[in-house]
Amino acid sequence: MPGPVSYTYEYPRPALTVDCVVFGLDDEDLKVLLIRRGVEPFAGRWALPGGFVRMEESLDDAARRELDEEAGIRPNHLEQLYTFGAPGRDPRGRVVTVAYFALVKLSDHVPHAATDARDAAWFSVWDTPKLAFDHADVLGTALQRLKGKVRYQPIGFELLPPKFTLTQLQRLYEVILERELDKRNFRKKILAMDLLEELDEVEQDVSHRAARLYRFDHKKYKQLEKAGFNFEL
Amino acid sequence: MPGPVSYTYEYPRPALTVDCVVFGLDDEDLKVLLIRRGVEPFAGRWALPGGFVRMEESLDDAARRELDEEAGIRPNHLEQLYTFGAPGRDPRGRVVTVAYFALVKLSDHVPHAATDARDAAWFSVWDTPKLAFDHADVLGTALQRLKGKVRYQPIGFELLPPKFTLTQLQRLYEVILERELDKRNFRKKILAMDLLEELDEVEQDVSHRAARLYRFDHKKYKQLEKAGFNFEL
DNA sequence: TGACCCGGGTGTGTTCCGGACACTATGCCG
DNA sequence: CGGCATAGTGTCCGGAACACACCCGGGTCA
Repeated sequence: MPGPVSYTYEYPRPALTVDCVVFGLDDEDLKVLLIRRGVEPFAGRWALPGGFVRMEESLDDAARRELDEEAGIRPNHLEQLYTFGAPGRDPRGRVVTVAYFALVKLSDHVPHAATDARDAAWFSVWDTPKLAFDHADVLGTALQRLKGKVRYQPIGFELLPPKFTLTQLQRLYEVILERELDKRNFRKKILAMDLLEELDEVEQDVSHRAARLYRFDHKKYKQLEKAGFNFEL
Repeated sequence: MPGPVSYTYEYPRPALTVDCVVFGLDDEDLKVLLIRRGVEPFAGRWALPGGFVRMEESLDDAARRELDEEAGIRPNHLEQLYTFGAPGRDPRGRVVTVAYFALVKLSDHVPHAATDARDAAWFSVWDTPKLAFDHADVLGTALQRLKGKVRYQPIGFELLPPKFTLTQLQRLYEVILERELDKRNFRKKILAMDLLEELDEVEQDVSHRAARLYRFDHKKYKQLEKAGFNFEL
């Protein structure tokens, strides 16, 4: 909490921020968390959660702190995405932002809004309002990354509840990859990896035959990974 | 060239730099460009080329400018790698660096050294001296990225002379991926993509049967890429 | 209460692709 | 003119991808 002090340097420095693209999965739709800006510039516009990096914290810590402060979110999966630094991307002057990308289980964050003064909401990634700054670019980059990464690393599970059906899992991949997958082959492949624990439970409250529930076995994955195993599709 | 002026801000700001990992391919070995530091901290140590970002230039421009200034290099392929910002990574204070990764044809930069006052040299990536700052981490990250990327995008060609033999190309992949490939399968695959132009020339000055030369067809690749084609292995 | 509707879950045949594998061709050199 | 070093080439096999067809289980509703 610096008071009316100031900081002086021999050469000019850009301001440094972090911005987070947080994805969640609502049945059938991929969502992104946006926050409505309360102050200029772009007051009233929707934007990615983010803010200034403090001098004593790492970039990852800054991203986690901002997410917690602005939306009460503590994601399991958080990774650096890309750094955006075009002069002119912020009307206040030179601001460079390190973008992060996070995956959360929507079920954990349903009553999300208004964790602090601002309002926050989930939007379909295919249908967002006009975003502040260059945040549309950031979102596009994040989508690309997600699409590329989901096939080679088991990060999709971070978007699902702990117990899920194979159909839910398949839909997740179909939504992210934007193409349909063959049910038979999808099941064969994913089960062959032996990373899913088959539970003695079925889904509830459905008006048709209930599907079996599975759980992702993180421990087993860590083991296999060390042994040189590569997750794929 | 600011004179004795100074710049004052209400909140403290990290300094922002770029650092570049430049790869080149010497017959049989993957090389990285290093520069010997002339000033503290780490005076005398080898480090990645880089420097401070200016207020009016983009991050990419900063990377290109530093490469040109410090080593006279203008790479064809340059992409952002990762941003390193751990507090304490620079003994002078908080310095955040945006790392870039570049590929050049070594043949274009053989008489590299001493383009300005400092000395620059190519080192085998498997056998570098102790590096300044956290540059060993940066190099490691760059190697991982190169390894991952070379299989899905035809960037390897940036490391070879314009005309090359299939054996050279195969060696390139073997060096980067750190494993041997089958000659027949490799040729079958790469030729099946129809991205190589077969020339009516053979290599010169070899004491055995001369191999045919090929050229990578950038135009054709752009076309196929738009049509949804995916380069792989 | 039983027919039907809706997705869940499995089997099978065909095709396609990637990996394993070894010999002949060519040109320089001594 | 024989040896050597690298260039260049085709086939076979097994597993994965794909397409199609079928039964299952439970809820709904007439």
